[in-house]
Amino acid sequence: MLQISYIRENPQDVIRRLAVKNLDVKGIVNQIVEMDQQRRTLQKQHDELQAEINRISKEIGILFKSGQKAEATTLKERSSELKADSRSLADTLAASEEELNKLILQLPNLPHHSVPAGKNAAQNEIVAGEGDLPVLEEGALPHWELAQKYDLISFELGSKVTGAGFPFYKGKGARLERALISFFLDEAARAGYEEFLPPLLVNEDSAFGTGQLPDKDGQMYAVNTDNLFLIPTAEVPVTNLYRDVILTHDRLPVRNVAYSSCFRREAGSWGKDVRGLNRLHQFNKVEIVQIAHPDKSYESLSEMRDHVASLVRKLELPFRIVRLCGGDLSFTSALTYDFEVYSAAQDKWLEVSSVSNFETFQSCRLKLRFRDTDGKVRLAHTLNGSALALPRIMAALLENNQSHQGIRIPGVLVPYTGFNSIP
RNA sequence: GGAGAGAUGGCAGAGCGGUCGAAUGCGGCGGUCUCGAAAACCGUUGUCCCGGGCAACCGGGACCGGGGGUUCGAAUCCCCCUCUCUCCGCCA
Repeated sequence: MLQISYIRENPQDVIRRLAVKNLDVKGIVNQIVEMDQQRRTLQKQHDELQAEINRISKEIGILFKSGQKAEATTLKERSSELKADSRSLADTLAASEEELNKLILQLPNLPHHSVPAGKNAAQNEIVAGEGDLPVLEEGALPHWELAQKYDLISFELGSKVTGAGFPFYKGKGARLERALISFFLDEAARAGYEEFLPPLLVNEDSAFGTGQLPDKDGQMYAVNTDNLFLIPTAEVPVTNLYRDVILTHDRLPVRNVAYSSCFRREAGSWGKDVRGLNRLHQFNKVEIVQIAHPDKSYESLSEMRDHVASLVRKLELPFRIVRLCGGDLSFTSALTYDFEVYSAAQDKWLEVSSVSNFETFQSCRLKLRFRDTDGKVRLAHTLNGSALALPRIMAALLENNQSHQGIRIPGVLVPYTGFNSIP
């Protein structure tokens, strides 16, 4: 969430920058500024009343000690009256705060200055690209057919046992999946990330902290009896490690990595382009998270971008990096780079990573702060990125490396798979 | 699942219902001493909100796991919840 102090002091900036996301927030911003003023007035009144009550209470204590019972009783009555006023004021204040909060939560993050205006993915900006597009032999197959032909993945068994979007990986398919996870984790460790293996279920506070709640609960699987949610990404448990934490400045940037299964209901997005591994309800992902000093967070973002690029490069997959335009940027992000990998048989660019700087948007909710060199406590910046999401990488690997001899495994993975091709 | 104990500042650990935001120790920071360091000694040391000030800071409010309640007044009393520990049972 945006900081109220920022909205209060820079309402025009908020309006202008959210226009890059095609949002007209003039009305809501004005309302927020007004309600904030009202809230502060109420708070002031309440504090003053409370101060008076505190003063009287102390006095009563002194009077009792010196045996002046009559005076004490008079003051007691006075205090009781004030207490009633104070309670009703406190109720109004709480209501006012709640309403204000609801409004603030409706505002998405402000896009970074470099974010291009635009309505949708068509206006995204391709900022880099690498690798030659493979030329496939005659009769090349899409990955879902390769998966069947080489008995690597069974979508049918997944449907039988669970439902659509929950595949079984089998034999060399399972081994390749595991190899990719290990490879990604090892690469992250080499780059200085500390590994975590997080819980796959989180509580409400955590889901709120990273922004899944209050609005996006429809995208998560919920375990209602225990009020827990299956994580849509390891970002949720890992970032929430630092909820309500004040870090010392010398710990920044924090670099964490976590592998986890991810669970997404994908409500409303089920349609075309979802064949095979393109879109799943459960999938594996290795996620990198950084917590950075506000002055250094864009250095962190570049570092993460370079890390992800190196992974795709080592896997010998052609890729491009896209800077999301305002309209395509997520609610919480200030700047996002998407990585797309070319999947040859489908002739499609598949999104395999999304690297974002959230600046203080998450940390404001999380109360994730650090003590700066001057001793001041301030909000840290949070960043995360997929490094990488497995299914589409698997799809591109299978499709791009197929030949009549079978499927070739990229060299970097061979130590992990124990085989260099799937014949 | 059953029985009991507990949750206090960065950590450890006190705290008769009334000058308690909280003793004390450790740690941290600043200083004295020293060529320097250690030791010793002195001082300082939480977060959030509101108001004032360019700022250092000053004044007020809130916070002793979370939420309610009793009371003029709650860290202290009562209720609910969460978590931790010990014992028993069950279990990968």
